[in-house]
Amino acid sequence: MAEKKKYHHGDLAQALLIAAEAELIENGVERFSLRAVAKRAGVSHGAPAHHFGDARGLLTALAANGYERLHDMQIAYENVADATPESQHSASGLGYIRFAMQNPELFYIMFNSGMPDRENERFAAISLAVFERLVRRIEKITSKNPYNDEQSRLDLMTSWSAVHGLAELIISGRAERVLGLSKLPEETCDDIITSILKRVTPPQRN
Amino acid sequence: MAEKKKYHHGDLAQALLIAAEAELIENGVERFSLRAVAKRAGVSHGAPAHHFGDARGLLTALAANGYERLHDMQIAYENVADATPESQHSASGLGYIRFAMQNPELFYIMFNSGMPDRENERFAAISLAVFERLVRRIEKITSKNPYNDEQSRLDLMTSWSAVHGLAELIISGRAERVLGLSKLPEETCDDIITSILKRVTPPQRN
DNA sequence: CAACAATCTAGTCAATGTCTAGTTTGTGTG
DNA sequence: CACACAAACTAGACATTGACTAGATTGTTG
Repeated sequence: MAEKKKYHHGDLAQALLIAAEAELIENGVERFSLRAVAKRAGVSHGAPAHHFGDARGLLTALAANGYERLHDMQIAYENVADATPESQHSASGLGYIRFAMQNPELFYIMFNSGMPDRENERFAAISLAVFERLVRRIEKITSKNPYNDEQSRLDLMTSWSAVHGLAELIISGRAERVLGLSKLPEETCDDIITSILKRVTPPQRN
Repeated sequence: MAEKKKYHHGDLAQALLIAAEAELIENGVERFSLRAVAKRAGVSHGAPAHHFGDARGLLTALAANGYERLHDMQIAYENVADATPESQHSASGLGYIRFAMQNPELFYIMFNSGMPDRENERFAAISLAVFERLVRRIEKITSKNPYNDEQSRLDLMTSWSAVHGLAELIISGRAERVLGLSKLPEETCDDIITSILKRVTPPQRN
């Protein structure tokens, strides 16, 4: 932070991730450029290669970071919701959608680009964790294992599809004509989103 | 087709669209190159500009074509389904998802890329037509106008989100672990998808 | 048949991702 | 403490790309 002329940056990997996200937000994914990231971080255009290999490596790392923050966001929303499995589930979905709304570009590279390398260890681990969390929520509500029980499996897919789909429709702007969320206060938005999510929350069966 | 050396191609615009889709399928969106499209169509690298302006123009036209075929696919599935509003609605959703499964790259540029210019007249018209078709289906089932009635509006968003989200989860491969569609015969796939879609079909209210 | 516009070619340019060789710095080993 | 070695980073090069330009070819229309 203090010294700037050091040949070795100290924590260039982290600095590049921050620069990459800033570039992403400013220019969008389409105009994303590795060289611009390096320039923003104040290093030569070849520097990123040493830490991330190529552009894909950098974006995979960024996407993994995104998954971690998505995970955190879901937990944060769960923590302020009722303790019932249904409320926990819809709160988790709301966290998912809020993450998308607050980090549309990040959400974009995580899901809508062929970029992230799913073989990447860290990426695979954290994305699986997010998924397994959903599975366990469905399991709790339906009292069945989605991998074994046909109905529970369909419950899982219905919920997952709707949550992810709604996030996509909102951040792409396609939902705006119907919901007009951009003009509403945050709380009202959350209420609307939650009322949609409740429709795809499976009924408690035990 | 017969003559090849003509300076004027005759219908280069159409030929470029076909070449572009072939390139898209072979190389994916990430490695899509205008020059490769021109080369495949057998014209110079500057030729596409005259018909589509820039790369974005070509992809917008291709995406508009995609929307037309999506529209056709939905109608085709409706035509072989029961006449009840609910069956028509889930058939329409199945058509949507089948289109995505058969044209993942096209679906990708239509929805998951910032590419298509939504201001484009043809693109805006056909995408609106697809959307309005959905609105009318929901209107028929709920006997309410989704723009006026709160419940109907939520029905619309639930259904739309789930259909689009399921398409995304399937073609990105994320649903494979749960549904394993790739190993199942087409009919069984359709049954599974339909059983999910039925869960987000609003109840008839009249 | 003679403009004229549309269509297409070919050359150029800046920007980009990746590769390579070389420079600077940190670290451990004798 | 010196010295070798590896890690971190720079700088130059190269092929590829999208876009722009000037000019060549062709169809059309009055």
